[in-house]
Amino acid sequence: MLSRVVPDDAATTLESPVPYRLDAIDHRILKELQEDGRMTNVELARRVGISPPPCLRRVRALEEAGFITGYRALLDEKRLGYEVTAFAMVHLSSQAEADLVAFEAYVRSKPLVRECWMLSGEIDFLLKCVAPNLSTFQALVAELTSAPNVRNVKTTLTLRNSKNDPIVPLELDRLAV
Amino acid sequence: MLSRVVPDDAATTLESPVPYRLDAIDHRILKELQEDGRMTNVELARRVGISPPPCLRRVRALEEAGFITGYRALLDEKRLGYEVTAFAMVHLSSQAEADLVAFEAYVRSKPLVRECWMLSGEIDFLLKCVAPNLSTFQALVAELTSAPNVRNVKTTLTLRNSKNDPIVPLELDRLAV
DNA sequence: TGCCATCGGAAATAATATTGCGTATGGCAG
DNA sequence: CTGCCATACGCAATATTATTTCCGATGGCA
Repeated sequence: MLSRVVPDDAATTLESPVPYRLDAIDHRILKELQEDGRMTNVELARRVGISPPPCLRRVRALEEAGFITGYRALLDEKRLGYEVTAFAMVHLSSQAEADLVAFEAYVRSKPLVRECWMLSGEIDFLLKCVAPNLSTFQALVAELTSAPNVRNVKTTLTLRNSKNDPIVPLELDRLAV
Repeated sequence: MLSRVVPDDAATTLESPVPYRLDAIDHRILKELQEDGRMTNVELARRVGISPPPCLRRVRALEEAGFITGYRALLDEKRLGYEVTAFAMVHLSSQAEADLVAFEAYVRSKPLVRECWMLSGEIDFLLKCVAPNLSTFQALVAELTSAPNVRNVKTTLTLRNSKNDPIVPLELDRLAV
């Protein structure tokens, strides 16, 4: 069968200049699949108020158009032995594009670095990291610190998580900030 | 049919003290479902090397045991009109537990705040926010700044994203930091 | 008014999910 | 050493879903 991981084709890569108007049903589909990505098409169709065939066509179209980029099971990190979540703020010595790209590639090769954002202002990169324990996290930071072009790494441990769900607000946009 | 969103029952809430040993097949199941949460059970079974029925039983068990906390379709935020991703660092005036809890509740009510982490050290909270544009983000920051108990909010825009996938490393843990 | 593109739905078929049940395996007590 | 039991697998049957095909309704537009 076809994998449900949407291929990273030209359309998605080029930021999809393809015009595409989402109607209310599309929004509801996205909302439902965000909340339960494994919902059957029959159930999804029932919820959005159309029959399964057009519903499936819409889902496929949303995937192809790049609105849906994939489906993930969410795992409980702590349950899997990752007790530590921490942020690392990295300053580089050089911000030349080639050096930025090199650092990004380096970071992508580190499994414990879960997210990496290039920032405006003082800090160059903000990394969200996980680790089974503090000493592993320290080892990671040590590696980062000694990586090429890294001038300085500041870290902060997270004490607890108040909110964390990869859900994009839909339809509610205009209502509340 | 049964929803695939795993209920937040006692076991998960209490951090599941239930002993549970994951074998190699369980790890492979988690890995596959992390990469494609919508994979059919037949395909999953094929990949992990067992027949569909025991595979399904394992998946259900992993859900019940709290290893799998849900399934999500990942959406392309930019494609949906969220051009801005930014971090906000928040200092509170009081760190009394009741005040922390109140701030967490406040933050959970804000759809544009996608993540909220309580930190050790200087900053009290780190918030990851999205917004359709800068002025909306400014409005959010203004609200945050004037929220009860908030002393100070510093923000940083993200310029680009180098890595961002809610995937927990599995099995590779011992190999590389 | 008539053509055409778009989109939904019914029906048929192909795949999957799910259940029930029998069997193999390994730990363990007798 | 043997038999019991718990555990986990897989086959086979059934219930649900996914997917395709095709037809009809709707609305823009020449």
